[in-house]
Amino acid sequence: MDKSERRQALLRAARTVFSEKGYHEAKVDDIVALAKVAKGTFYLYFPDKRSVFGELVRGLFSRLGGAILRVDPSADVEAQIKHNIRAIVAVLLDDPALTSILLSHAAGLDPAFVKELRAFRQEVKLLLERSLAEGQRLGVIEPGDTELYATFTIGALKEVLFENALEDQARPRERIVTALYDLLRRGYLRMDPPPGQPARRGEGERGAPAPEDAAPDRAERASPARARRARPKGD
Amino acid sequence: MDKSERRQALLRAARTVFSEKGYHEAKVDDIVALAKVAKGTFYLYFPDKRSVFGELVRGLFSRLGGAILRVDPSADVEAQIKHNIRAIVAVLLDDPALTSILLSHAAGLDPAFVKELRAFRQEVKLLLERSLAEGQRLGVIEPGDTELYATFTIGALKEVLFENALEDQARPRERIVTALYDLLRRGYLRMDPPPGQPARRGEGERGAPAPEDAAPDRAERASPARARRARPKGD
Amino acid sequence: MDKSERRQALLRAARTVFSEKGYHEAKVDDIVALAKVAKGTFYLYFPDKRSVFGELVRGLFSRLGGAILRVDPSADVEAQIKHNIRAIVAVLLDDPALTSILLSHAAGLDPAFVKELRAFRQEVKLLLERSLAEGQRLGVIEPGDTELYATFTIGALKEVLFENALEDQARPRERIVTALYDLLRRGYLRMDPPPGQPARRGEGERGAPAPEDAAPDRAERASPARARRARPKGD
Amino acid sequence: MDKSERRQALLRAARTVFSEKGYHEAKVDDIVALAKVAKGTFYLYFPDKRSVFGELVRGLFSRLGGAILRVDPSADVEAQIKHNIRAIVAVLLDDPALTSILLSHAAGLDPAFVKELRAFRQEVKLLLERSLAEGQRLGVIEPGDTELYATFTIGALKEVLFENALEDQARPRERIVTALYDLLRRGYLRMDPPPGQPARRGEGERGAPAPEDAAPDRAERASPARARRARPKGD
DNA sequence: GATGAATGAGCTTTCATTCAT
DNA sequence: AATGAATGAAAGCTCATTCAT
Repeated sequence: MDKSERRQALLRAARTVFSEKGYHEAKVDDIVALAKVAKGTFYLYFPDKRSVFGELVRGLFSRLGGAILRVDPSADVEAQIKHNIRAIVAVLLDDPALTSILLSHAAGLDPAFVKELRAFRQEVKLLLERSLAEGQRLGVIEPGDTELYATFTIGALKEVLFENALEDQARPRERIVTALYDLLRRGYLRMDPPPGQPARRGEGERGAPAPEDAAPDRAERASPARARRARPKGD
Repeated sequence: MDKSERRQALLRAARTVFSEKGYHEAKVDDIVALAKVAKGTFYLYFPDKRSVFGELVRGLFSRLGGAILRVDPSADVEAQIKHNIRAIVAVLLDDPALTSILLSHAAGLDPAFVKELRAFRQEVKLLLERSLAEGQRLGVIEPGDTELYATFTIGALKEVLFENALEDQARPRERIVTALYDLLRRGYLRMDPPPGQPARRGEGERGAPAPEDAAPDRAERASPARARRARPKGD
Repeated sequence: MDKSERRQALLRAARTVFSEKGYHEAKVDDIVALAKVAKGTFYLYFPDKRSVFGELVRGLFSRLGGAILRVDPSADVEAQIKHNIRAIVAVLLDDPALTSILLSHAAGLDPAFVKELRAFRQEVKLLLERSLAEGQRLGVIEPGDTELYATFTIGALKEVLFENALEDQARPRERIVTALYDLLRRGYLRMDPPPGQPARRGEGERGAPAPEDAAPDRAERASPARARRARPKGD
Repeated sequence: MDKSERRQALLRAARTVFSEKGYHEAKVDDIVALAKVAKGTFYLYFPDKRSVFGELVRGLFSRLGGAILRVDPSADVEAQIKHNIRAIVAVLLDDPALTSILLSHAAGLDPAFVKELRAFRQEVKLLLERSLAEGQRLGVIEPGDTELYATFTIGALKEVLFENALEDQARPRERIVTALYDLLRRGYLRMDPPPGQPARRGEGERGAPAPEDAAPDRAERASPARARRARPKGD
């Protein structure tokens, strides 16, 4: 096994262990055990535990950066946007292990690394923000706070990917792409027609709102605590 | 100082320390130092470190649960939805410290606790999902995958709150509420009229779409590295 | 056992272990084992291994500083000088363990500590140097390079103490004091009378130099290697 | 490069590294890096790290042994003694690096090696002691404890060489030789004439002893701390 | 109840040495 | 002979938890 292979083996092992246990619970011993090398070997390839983690994250970052294409407004915008969503989804879903680390386990590290993570987040956001702003100039994006739009979009994406990384059964990717696109395209609330948009009400399948089957306890507390009690506790 | 006061003092101290350092860097020593009690005392009130954290999180949860009202479709739905968004935002922004731990630092804990966190997430999501499904029956929610809608919404909310917790300058809450509402209400993409909706193009403030001034480098790679260089923010 | 007692116990244990093994071979495990406390306890009393060592050395230093009296030339100088030699000898011989560490094992430590050690050496030397210079003014010290005299004196003292620390059988202290005093007082070479001093030759016990019993191989190599071969190797 | 050349290169590299870092901080990696050979090669020429160090020390020893000439009492004794002092000084000052390791860094080694070092010291001392005893028979050495004289002499020499190795500016060798010779020849204390020796007082350059200008604080503690404050040398 | 000294398992990292190539 | 990747024992230090006072 040559040097680079061994490095890859360690990287793979680290990815697995990190994603299973999170950064802090992942011990160097676990990694080397999985990679079937001696402990010292680990330190031949990486200066310390933190740096393997960093390398994994940076790899994911660059794959993301490589996947996203700048939208060309002269061409089919919808297709391009969907492509981007699809690409991001693909990168992250292809590495659910790392994704879940990235999204949830990346804390408590040393400030330098946290700074790096934050910088990446800001970068991605800025990229999206600028695209949205350009889209506004081109009239394909609703006027409004592009920064918030960017944040929302990223959050929605992160959440769905995080869920997928966490759960065993994966959602069909295309459904994620479509649903997210739809959200961005037209939202989902349809209480009444937005100005300039005809009412969608009464368009067919849905009946009038039926006040009478509304919960009698309007303004009822939706208690998570209660819900929790209902679920079987064991496990 | 009576029992409950001391307990509160410890909880407060823990919250502060956790939020400043994250779960792993927060030492029991830090907490008792801030609460000005002896180390042993800590274990008189809490079985272990994890459990204080758990209690703090559960407190936040129940405040969230208490803040959310079930939407009554017979009344002003928009107001109610906005109210809910506003309430959630308020609870989380009132405790940015805990929020940021909750959203990002809660990794590497033992599986039991992680499970608990996940259970809570699912609960919240289920609540939202059911509301959306009910909304669909009532015709106020677009047909579609309510689970994905719920996920997206939660993600968007989390992200914006997380950002706020992280950054020093807070965004005006009402703007968050409005922008999120708008997203849910109509999305932000307006490439072309959705079926049944008139085109919003050329409706006023936005200039004509200029397909011909599209970037020549269509499908250009959007390099995060490049973006980094572009940002002036020294850090 | 109260705090200060435990601290003393650790200090004592450390002194023993350091002197038996030298700084590097002395393991914290050895120290705590000897002191019969848990490893963590060590770190309750000292921030790290280096600092115990530092404390031991500093203690010795201050005992030395406290023992040396400034010589008053108007009183019995010989007695005072002998007193000082005696005092230094006493301090160091009372702690042979530490003395041997101090004189031989104090290397390879971090630069800060090495600097401290060196500063102490210079201090002691400066003190002696100044005394010698004052002595020269008063006519009780031979003219000459006081710095070198100071160095020689310190070296002679160190060596004899080091030897004593190393070997099991101790030399009688008073003999050390007297012999060193004699060295400083009149040297030991008596080849021919120094100018202004009558010859000591022919004063009685010693006969004329007998050139014929000189080694025929003048300029013979005094080979340590040969001598080494002669000694039994085992142990 | 043939075997012996490579061996020499390793020895040279080791000497440099040892003297720069001391035994413990000198890593085999440093040595092979400096010698530009692979790590495994080191072990082709030396069984272990300690043995290179031992070889260096032994080399110094044999150079010392080779430099010292047995004193022939029928010839010019002063010249011969000065020659020996000069030779020792020369050998050690020519290799200040190794000298300083030898004198201060040689701690924490394994017992076997420490024993070897000690044996060498004893050998050298024995050699000197015998010379002194012979000198006493010949009437050129003051009667007295030759073992102590030997120890003092070695100590004085070591100290001055050690200082020279440590400090950047070297003392002129001839001054060291002369001053040490003078010490051995007549000491430096001249409080009052030794029996059989006329007073050296008032013989010239020095003023009369002024007992009345003695410090009023006789027997004042000579505080190192105070001395420290007095020294201007910032560090 | 309150204290805080004591505990010790467990962690990351180092580096002299080995050995397959 | 030469290489340098691999090894793994061992070290210093941390900190959640315990328990005698």
